[in-house]
Amino acid sequence: MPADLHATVAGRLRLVDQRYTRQRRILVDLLASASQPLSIPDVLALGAHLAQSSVYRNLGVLTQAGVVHRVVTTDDFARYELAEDLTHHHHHLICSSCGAVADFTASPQVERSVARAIAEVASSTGFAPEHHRLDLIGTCATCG
Amino acid sequence: MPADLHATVAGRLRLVDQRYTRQRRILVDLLASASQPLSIPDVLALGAHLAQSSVYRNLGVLTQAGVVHRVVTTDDFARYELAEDLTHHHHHLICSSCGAVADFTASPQVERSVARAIAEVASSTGFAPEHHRLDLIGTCATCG
DNA sequence: CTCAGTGCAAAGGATTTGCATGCCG
DNA sequence: CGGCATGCAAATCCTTTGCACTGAG
Repeated sequence: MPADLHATVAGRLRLVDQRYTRQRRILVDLLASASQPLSIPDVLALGAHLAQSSVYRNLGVLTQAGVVHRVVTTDDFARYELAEDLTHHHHHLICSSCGAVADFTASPQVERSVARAIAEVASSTGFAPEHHRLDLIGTCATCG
Repeated sequence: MPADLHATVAGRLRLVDQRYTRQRRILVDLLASASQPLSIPDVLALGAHLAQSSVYRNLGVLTQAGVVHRVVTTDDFARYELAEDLTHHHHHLICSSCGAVADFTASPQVERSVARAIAEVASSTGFAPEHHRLDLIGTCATCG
């Protein structure tokens, strides 16, 4: 993670007229140090003594600011991770059994060919792509 | 859709000890004739006079039987489509504004290179992939 | 001082479940 | 006929919201 992560985050929050408060800083730190997207229960269990509603609210604010990305898996919990442009482009291994998520990166060839496909679709439909998700659904080592 | 769609579905239901009832048949027909994944409100609005809870239950049964696939988008509604092996492999354009989903197919090169990437990941981690999803998130023609 | 941020508790809403009835197999 | 599927209504549970309080600027 970049050393100026907090500065970048602060800047993006300013763009949407939001402050970079202590709790939001904590959330960013938590997500930055996590090796996988975190659910709200995860965040609460990490023991920073945060109110559940505030976590929801602040992750919402951070999402709107483009700092955080909401990841939907197969279970009932939404998960959150830092936006890719604050970390690096990656994809997810989603366990269909327990809903856990792990990160992985694809080879440059894959990314290139995906990028090409996206360009094709964009030009042939009225759809304006913002980003893509290439996720593998399967069984994780633990559940397998 | 194949002429023996219902026979295939019936077979898969039998495998999990479930009957192919009238309502389940209706649901399969609805999904087969839809050009996009349907949410429960969509299904109910299609006017087959089905009870909401039964639709949830039956789509759950069909999902477990591997007949139907649950698609998660950006809004609060889950959507359902026939499993890919009953139709054809495809991907989704998901509108981040309204949550609507449209289908698209990628070129063979893209699929090949994705398949290669999947094989790599599978061998280098303990993850057993079942399928993948390559979705584009963006703004649809209507919302744009 | 002011106003956004916070925490608590209550509300919201998609989804699930209990139970009595009806119908398929 | 028996048991699963169905429908209705009530319960669940993740998430959102109302409101009063606190703290930063």
